[in-house]
Amino acid sequence: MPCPPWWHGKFRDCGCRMTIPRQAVIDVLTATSEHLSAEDIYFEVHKVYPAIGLTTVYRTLDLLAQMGMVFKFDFGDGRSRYELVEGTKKHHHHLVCTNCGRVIDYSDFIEEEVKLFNQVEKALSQKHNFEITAHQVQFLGRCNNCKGGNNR
Amino acid sequence: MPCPPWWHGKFRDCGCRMTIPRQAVIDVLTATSEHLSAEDIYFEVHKVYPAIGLTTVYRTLDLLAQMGMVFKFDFGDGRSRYELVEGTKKHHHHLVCTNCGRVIDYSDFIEEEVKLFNQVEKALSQKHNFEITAHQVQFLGRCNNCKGGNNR
DNA sequence: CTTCATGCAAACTGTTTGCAGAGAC
DNA sequence: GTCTCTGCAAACAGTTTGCATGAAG
Repeated sequence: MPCPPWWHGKFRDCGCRMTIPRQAVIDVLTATSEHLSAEDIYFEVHKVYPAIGLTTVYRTLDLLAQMGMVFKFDFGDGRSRYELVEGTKKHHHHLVCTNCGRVIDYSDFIEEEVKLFNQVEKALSQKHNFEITAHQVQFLGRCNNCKGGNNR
Repeated sequence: MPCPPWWHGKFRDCGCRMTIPRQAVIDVLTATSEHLSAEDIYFEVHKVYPAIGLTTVYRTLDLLAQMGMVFKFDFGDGRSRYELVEGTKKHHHHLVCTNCGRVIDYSDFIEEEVKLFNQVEKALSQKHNFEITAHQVQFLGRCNNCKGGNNR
């Protein structure tokens, strides 16, 4: 599944070129429903194009984030995670286990949450003269495996 | 302003000792309304107790986070920020400028947000058998200084 | 044929760890 | 006196940067 042609235009619009490495990264992001780290993505890309380096993956992810095409998350384990904005999964928020690092996506209540956020966004952007482009919500705690005592 | 005596008990309850370095870190966190990094805290602590090392600051912050006494945030600039849970500031969420890294606290709408989150927390913790201890909300975008074009 | 993108290696930076000595209780 | 905490130096891991080569348009 090659990445859709409209990406080509997206890149051109910001003076960037469409290249094999960039396509490869987009393909990997499109194909997954996980929260991949840069290294995860590098690993996948590497299977198909062994010549592509980790540095390029980082640069591509950075570019995509700048373009607003990917979200960059931090779940507290010391590495960033990336997720396509217009991915296959519907909009969701995260439950993060602070003990084992497991991340669960949830979409329940998303409508209520987003509805409230739209109001809040509008008010805050006026009050602080701030241009809001995204929000991040995560609940922290302990997953079913980690609830029973065993610390760290 | 020395740190309140009840901290002593908090530490004892988890088999930990109250020490000068720990007091110093708590004092700094208590005295500020900023989102300090480990290095910021080290710097402040160092003014009063030059012998205390950065390592100890990290270890203390980690301990306090484990104890649930401080929040640990990541605003995307590659360093963690720490904030007392029971600080002088009322509960708030964050607006983060993705261009310059500025962070604005807001408390407007907090009540509505928290009210909704309480419902969501209850439902999610049942559904996923997850023990939720905290939530993090941040709006991302561009602050008034960064809105006008000038990228990065 | 100009300009942007890439790969490699090396540098950086925030954070963690091992260990012997010091301190809390 | 025991057991935890501390400081130092060194290790670590993820990410970024400099630079010469290669590819896109």
